[in-house]
Amino acid sequence: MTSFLPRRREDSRLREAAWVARCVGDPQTTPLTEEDLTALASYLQPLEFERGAPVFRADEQPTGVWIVRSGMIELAAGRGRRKIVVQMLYTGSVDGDIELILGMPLPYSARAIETTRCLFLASESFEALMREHPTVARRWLSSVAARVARGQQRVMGLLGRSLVEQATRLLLDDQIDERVLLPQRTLAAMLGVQRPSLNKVLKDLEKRGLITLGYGRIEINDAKGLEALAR
Amino acid sequence: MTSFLPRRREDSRLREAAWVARCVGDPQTTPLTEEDLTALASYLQPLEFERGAPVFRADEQPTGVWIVRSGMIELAAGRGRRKIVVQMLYTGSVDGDIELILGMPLPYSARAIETTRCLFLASESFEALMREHPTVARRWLSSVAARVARGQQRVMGLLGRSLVEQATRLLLDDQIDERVLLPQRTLAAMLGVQRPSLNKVLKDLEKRGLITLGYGRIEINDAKGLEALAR
DNA sequence: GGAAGGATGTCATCTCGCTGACATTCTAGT
DNA sequence: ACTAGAATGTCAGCGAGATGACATCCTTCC
Repeated sequence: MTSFLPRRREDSRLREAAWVARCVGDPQTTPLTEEDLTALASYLQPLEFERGAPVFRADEQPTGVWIVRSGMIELAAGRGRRKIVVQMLYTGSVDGDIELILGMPLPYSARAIETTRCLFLASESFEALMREHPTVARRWLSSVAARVARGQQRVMGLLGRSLVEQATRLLLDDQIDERVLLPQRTLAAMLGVQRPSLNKVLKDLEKRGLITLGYGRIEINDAKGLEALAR
Repeated sequence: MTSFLPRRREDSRLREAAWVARCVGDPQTTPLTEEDLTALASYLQPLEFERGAPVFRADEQPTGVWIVRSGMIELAAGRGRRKIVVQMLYTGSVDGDIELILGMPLPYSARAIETTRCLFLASESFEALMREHPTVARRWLSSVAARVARGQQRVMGLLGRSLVEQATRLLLDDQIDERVLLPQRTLAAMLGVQRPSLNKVLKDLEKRGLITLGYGRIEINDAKGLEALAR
């Protein structure tokens, strides 16, 4: 967990802040002022996590907000066979703010599954930002709203669906550039299903030419074909 | 869909506004000013829905925000056997704001399953409120955050769990005063399972003395016993 | 009071996904 | 290059839910 931003210039911090602003909420509805950006920039703190390193543990109070700059973080609850992957964080994902706002402990653990760079907003910084910069708070609202919508989408994609439907939906939702760079074990945990069950489905999809399976990676060959299976 | 508030006094509107304020977000962290409340009061519009009446339809753009004053609303997607109940709205629930904020169509239909009174915030009113009253927007943020947390909780309660675990968790979560006033058909749709499957589980719970089944109602006799089964 | 529409209770059959186990293949790190 | 650890591929047996069907019971509304 070390600093990766050379503090050579204010400039670089501002660029990071502008990037965060693009990740949080919609620029259209609520543009941020120059002053909002500099405030955000002054609070942001770069962090780096090695592959496998824990970002935070379940049941702790969050110490701030994490924004993923690059890499991947796994949010998981439960142990061993009953482990569930609540969500994966990719570049641009934000986490920790919900629990901070609600004053509740984190309901899951987070660990980097590859080298991951984050921007970190300490809890006092986040609270100050929300208190003193209403437009930032307003903008944050749309970011959180998007997460509610995504959660509902997730529930609808899970309930009453066969494993084939669930799996294809998952591949389409978590694909980045036609690729899913996760082991089948993790994908199974995202659906709350056993690995052999998922493997059988994936093998079948591969036989139909829709995807190609690799070691810790899946290539999507026919997104439209998958879409048809996902309903 | 008619007005139920006699417009005898500003007073009554203010009371409604204060009530809404209690429903949305945490009074501790962000107290509202007198002026915020009067603005909210001036925008609120009472509506009444008869049992069975549609509140809105899926794929439409929301016309505003609904806040349930009394009664019950079912949010559902899909038809016939594949119908899924995304969520139930009870007294104090808020809906429509997420989609309004994101400018997206409603992903589910809503219908009153008993006579239901709502307070309605037309979209222009909601947007004006968010724009001109930062403390209200800040407060709304915590309300939306709570819904993210609830959604995550829901996903964790569904993934990789047996039907017994899912059902007991559902009963505990949707109980009001030790009662669940919903037909088994609806409860099954909330879990995405078939009614006979759920009935078998419920009958078993009844045999163990944990609950009592009625016509369109379930009484919880032993909440602690259920909690133990839900993990 | 009676009829219609819901809701519950139950069952036999079938399917899908779980379970545990084991072999094989790939990758990272020494 | 080699080794340990991790990931994939596969299988037989088992069990939980799905399915479709039907009888009965409760409410609501004429």
